[in-house]
Amino acid sequence: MPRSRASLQVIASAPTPTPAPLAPRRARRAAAPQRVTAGATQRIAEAITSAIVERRLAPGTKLAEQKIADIFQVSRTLVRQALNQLSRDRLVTLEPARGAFVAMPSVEEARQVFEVRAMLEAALVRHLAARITDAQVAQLRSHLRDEREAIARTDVSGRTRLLADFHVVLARLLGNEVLAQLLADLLSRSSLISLMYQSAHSAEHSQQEHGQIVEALAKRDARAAVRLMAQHLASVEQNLQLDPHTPDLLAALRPAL
Amino acid sequence: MPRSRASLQVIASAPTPTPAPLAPRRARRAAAPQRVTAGATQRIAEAITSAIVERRLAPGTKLAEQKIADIFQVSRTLVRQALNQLSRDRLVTLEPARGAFVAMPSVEEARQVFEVRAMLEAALVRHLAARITDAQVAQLRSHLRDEREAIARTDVSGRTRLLADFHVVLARLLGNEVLAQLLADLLSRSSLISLMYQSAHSAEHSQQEHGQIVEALAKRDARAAVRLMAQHLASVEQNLQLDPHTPDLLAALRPAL
DNA sequence: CGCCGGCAAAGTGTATACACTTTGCCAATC
DNA sequence: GATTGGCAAAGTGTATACACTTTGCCGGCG
Repeated sequence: MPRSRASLQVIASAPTPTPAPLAPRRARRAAAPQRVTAGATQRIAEAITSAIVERRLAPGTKLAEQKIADIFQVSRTLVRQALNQLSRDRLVTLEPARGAFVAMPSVEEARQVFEVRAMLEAALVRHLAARITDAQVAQLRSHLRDEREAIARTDVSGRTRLLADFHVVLARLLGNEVLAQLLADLLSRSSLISLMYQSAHSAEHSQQEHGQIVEALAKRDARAAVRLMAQHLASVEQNLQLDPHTPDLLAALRPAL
Repeated sequence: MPRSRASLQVIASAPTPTPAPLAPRRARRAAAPQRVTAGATQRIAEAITSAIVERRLAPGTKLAEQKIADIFQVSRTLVRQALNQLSRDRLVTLEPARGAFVAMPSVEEARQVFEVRAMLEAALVRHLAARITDAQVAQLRSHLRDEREAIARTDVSGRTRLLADFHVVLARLLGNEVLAQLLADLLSRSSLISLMYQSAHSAEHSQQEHGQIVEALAKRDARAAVRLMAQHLASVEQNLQLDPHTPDLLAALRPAL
């Protein structure tokens, strides 16, 4: 078989600081990459994702294709591709012939996402406690340091990202990219959820729980790590305002019918 | 509720003699209802999925957009959308400016997929053992019966589908649609993997292991159910011919350099 | 006065056009 | 005779055109 591909590289983290291959028109025979080509769709998807996670776009907001296309100075084609991708990540909802909207995850969906995360992440730390190396523990401690610094300088979007990344970093340490990507998806959904239901969970609290998990891992104490992770996730979930919001409208109107 | 994804459930759909389910779509003033509108992309994605899972398309096969478009009598636009979806499911890989190919999961990816499945499904049966109702046990037994019948009448594609669906049915019983869809994705990847690495695992063997898991669930024996599920997945994985295939080309050529 | 029916603007769904890349092939060259 | 350079066919990447749906609005009709 002629060409063997690298199994699956990191699609997630490609910040693309300089988006400008933007090559000279025809380099005669050199490998001149087409204008920007690869990643134009990606760039749009990431911009929208950032806007959603950093709550510059509220849940339910309509995402009209032409408007977005004008903003990015591309055609609707690329915007549609980006919106399709985001809909598969459940960050936007596509309503046939009506358009794309920033997703509004239901209370039930929130519950399910956290349940799956609990399943996966409990198993994750259990496996990790058995295999983790000292160098990896040091890597985690370094990440914890970054978290604390972002909190200290009240860098809201940075700290949100780092607190979520902690869980992906754990997955990467297991050497399982499939798991890491699954978890990354669940975490972006979790971000939207905690944004929608006004999480009362403080960043400091999360950070401390992360620290406890790392300490348990450093001692190779699998049981403690699993317990602490379960508590952490339960704590995050229970600090969501899941009750008062969504269902009340439906419930309140039902007696009137 | 989010719309359902193209995992591997509708394998039944074949040549589609009549292209249109064509629902009675709000005939307010619509004289000529548009083609089929919703689901054209979906139809193509499902057809390709079926073709891959039923091994009518071998891993590595090029999927040229125009050829597929001709077959389905649509434009490349819809085919591209379908291929994009499938690439997110990891059933096809997209190589920039070169086209789409049926995925060839690496040995490492196979290992990772099974590791994640083991994590998820162990937790799944543990939770399920605590909550399952008698009616649900009956539902599982009914599914087992279907499996046996498909095996008995040597219905290869039906039995493949049913053996995979067993795991999705378990997830649905938990009432967690997020989990069910995650698992459905992992199962379609597993199908491609076991197809690529010539699984020696017999359908009968899998079926019997399913039966044992259901019996453990019926007794609400969580520990037994977890152990049996872990054994089942390990058994499936170990019957793959993971060693002799992929790495040998690379390894064989290395000494020559 | 309110409701039904139908325009018109806005927006999505699909097809098509066109630019650029890849790739195989053939001729000219050494 | 093998290799290099350069077409030409095939195919992907993006933009644009057009058809149809949705939706708000206005006037006729009860």
